[in-house]
Amino acid sequence: MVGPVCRGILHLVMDAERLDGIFQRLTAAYGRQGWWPGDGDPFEVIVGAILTQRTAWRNAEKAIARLREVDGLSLGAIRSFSDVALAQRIRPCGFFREKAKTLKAFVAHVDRRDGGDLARFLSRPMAELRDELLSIRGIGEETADAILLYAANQPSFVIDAYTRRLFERLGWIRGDEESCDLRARLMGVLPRCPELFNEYHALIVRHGKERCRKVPRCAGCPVDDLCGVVREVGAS
DNA sequence: GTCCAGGGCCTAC
DNA sequence: GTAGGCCATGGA
Repeated sequence: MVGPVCRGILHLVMDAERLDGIFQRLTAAYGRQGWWPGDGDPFEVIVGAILTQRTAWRNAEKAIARLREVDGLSLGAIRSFSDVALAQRIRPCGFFREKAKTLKAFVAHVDRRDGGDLARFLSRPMAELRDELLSIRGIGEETADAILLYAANQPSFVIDAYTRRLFERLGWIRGDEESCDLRARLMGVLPRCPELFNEYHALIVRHGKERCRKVPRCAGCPVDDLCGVVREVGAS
């Protein structure tokens, strides 16, 4: 539940200028991240988005490499694996039984909706595609938004634990807001540009990994001097 | 041994 | 509606 005070802070401080300021600071500190899509194919991006759920990317990469070893990075390959064989293939990423089910469910959904034509499936308007993705068991808001942004190249801002933590440290949010509210606010303020959302989210993750694992603040980080300042303004 | 990583689902209350 | 439990490996 989002309280009136929190909504007020969100509305007060999360403007385009402040968001751009954070983006510039993170870019200056960490450089261009250049996440997906890059040269990756959309299905591989989708597999990565699912396998990295609550998992270090390093471990998701191991699971992807194990799939690649057996040409397992296609809808057809996922379709042909048994549930058990697929789960064993992706074991290094953890939660492997659940994630195997999710991969299977995704492929089954594309088969049912578009006869296995992934490009057609991903070409839907953003809101419609998001609803389609959220209807698949194992795909929640963060994974759906990551797929929209990094596989379908649509301007959907990804709200994850790092995003939440950064804005909480800045004092812009309380931390327990609904992801959809935070996403709506960001998307209402920022230019709807997939490249911007892609790089912004990548920078937030890089920042979160590099430093600032804890709320409320960490010394010497690129946005340290901004932390907590706005919360005091918003609360007064 | 403990903690955490680019979540999401289910159940009990 | 929401808090808590569960899924699980691997590295620091």
